[in-house]
Amino acid sequence: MRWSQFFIPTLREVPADAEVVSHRLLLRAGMVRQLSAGIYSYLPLAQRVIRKIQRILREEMESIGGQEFFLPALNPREIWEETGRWAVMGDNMFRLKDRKGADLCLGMTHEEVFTGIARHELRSYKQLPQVWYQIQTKFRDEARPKSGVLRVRQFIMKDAYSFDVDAAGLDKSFNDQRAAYQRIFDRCGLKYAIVEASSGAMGGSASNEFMVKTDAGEDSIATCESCGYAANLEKATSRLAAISDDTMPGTNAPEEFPTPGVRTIEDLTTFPGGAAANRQIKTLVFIATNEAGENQPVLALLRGDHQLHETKLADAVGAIAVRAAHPEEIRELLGANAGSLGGVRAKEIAQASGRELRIVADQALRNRRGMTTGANRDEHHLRGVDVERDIMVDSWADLRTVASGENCPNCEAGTLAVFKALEVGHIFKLGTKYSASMGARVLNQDGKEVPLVMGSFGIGVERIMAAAIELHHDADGIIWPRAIAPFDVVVTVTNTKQPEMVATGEKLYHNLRRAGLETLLDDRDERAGVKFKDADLIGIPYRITVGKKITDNAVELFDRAKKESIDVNLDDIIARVQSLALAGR
RNA sequence: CGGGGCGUAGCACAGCCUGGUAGUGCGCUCGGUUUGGGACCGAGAGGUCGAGUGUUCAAAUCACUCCGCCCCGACCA
Repeated sequence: MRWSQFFIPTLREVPADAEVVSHRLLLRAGMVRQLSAGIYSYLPLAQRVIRKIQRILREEMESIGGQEFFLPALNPREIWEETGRWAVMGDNMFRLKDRKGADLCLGMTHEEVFTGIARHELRSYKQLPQVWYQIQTKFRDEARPKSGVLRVRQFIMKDAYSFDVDAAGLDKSFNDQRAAYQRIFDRCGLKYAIVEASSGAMGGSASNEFMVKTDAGEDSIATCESCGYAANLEKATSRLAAISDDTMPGTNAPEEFPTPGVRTIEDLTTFPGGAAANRQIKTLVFIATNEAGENQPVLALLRGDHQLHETKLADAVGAIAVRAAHPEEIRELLGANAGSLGGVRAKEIAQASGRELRIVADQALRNRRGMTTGANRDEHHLRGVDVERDIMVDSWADLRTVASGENCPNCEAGTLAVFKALEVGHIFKLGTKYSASMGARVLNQDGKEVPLVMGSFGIGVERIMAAAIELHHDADGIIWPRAIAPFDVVVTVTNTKQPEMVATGEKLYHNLRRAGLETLLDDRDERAGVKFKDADLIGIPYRITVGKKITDNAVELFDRAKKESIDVNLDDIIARVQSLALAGR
């Protein structure tokens, strides 16, 4: 490619509303332009990177027997009704009507369509396993698109689905994918952690996320240096030092006492006759929505100094979603305002107003006694509460958010560190959720009809591109990992008014291409400084500078990552670059 | 969906409070000088001031409505 003819609209100035590094650099490097909130156009330079990523995805999918499909992005309502997700997906799904008034949607993921094919065509365990994948545009009507291409409403995803006859088969398919994912992200130059994650609305038994540590990410993960434990904060646990209640006086029943002006855990720690935060029970009211769309109030109890994790609560009560109850709902349910709520007699109070209240308590409250909590009467609290004696707990669960510095749940020595991270891939053991609801069954070896056991495996293509930038950049611009760089090498002719330099540049350009290298020739009539700045910005791994040294039969080879330049004889330069570039592929 | 902010030339912004000629820098075009880390001089082109309604002799400027975009939160396989 000749730069003079290639469309790379670089920007000197930083566009005002680009916050994260990858967004700024994608714009400045002339790779993307925004069309609308969360909708981006990919310009030629970005498209070259995307194609490189897709090629790696295809190679690794094929290597584990994956077969590429191309399914419709436009889906009829009916197939989503079958799995119940027409309702579950809610406002996140783009919906439209055709001229006849029939409902359609734009696919957010493709379990339904793939399973729809499988149920018609797969009849016997002998046809299994099948590993099907595609690289497709997905649509999600995000409430808040943000961070450039990291959180968008239209994006490219590699999604794969496995079909097995039993759980053992799924385990193998899952492990194959996991290994392939590791190779994919390694090849793309990403450092990542594989973490345990919640399966959420996808359903299924197990899931791993592939997380790139970066502040641009929206997830938080906890990791342990000493044993390698890693989990999404929505799953992470930690070991806590036990708190002894032996010094607390025994009681026969909780004792109510007035607490005027006390609204928070913090208030009560300083209130005369109050209690330390870890001797209080935090009481939160949530509304849980199940798959059928029914709402139920849930009381979540935690130690006063602990933070609730909402996803954990949702998982604990089997809900699709939970939300904090509104102040009016809380009053109606318990007859008191937030700040004076407690688990003691809460079920009876709710029942009196005809509500069924579910109480979930965090494991850290097990066996605790001498605790203080709200009395369900404004400005009154209870002390001497014995959790298991006084509160009708329906279920115990891990509800709390772990914090940096807590002890690793997996090893003796380690402590946890919490990081922001970007999800670039997610693999699920779906099980039979979709095959059962859609009637995708095969005959097993015993001649018995069983639902297909499925896995689902996704990778965000643009997120790989953006994550690579987040991880590999400096003040001058992008530093592409070699395997996904838009070009292997750029040849910079410093002065296009010098015929010898131009001729040398042209010759190098042709020879590099003949050697199989993707080469960009900067033949623009610009000053050398402009060309250097642009080359640094777009991040091509190697730059060959054709300048005055050609009189000594030499050019400069500049390594973008190391920022080092060496003189190389013209006779050696092709072989030199070739070995460098090929090593990176 | 709640809170906040911003829409003026391709980009970044000033002008708005206090109504009266639409401006600056970068980029772009032409000419000249320059030519190894985003050159300099000169001459130009480029704007329904987000849209609509209203107030006024007069609206980029004041008021109202709508739209769009960004940030925080909620939400998010």
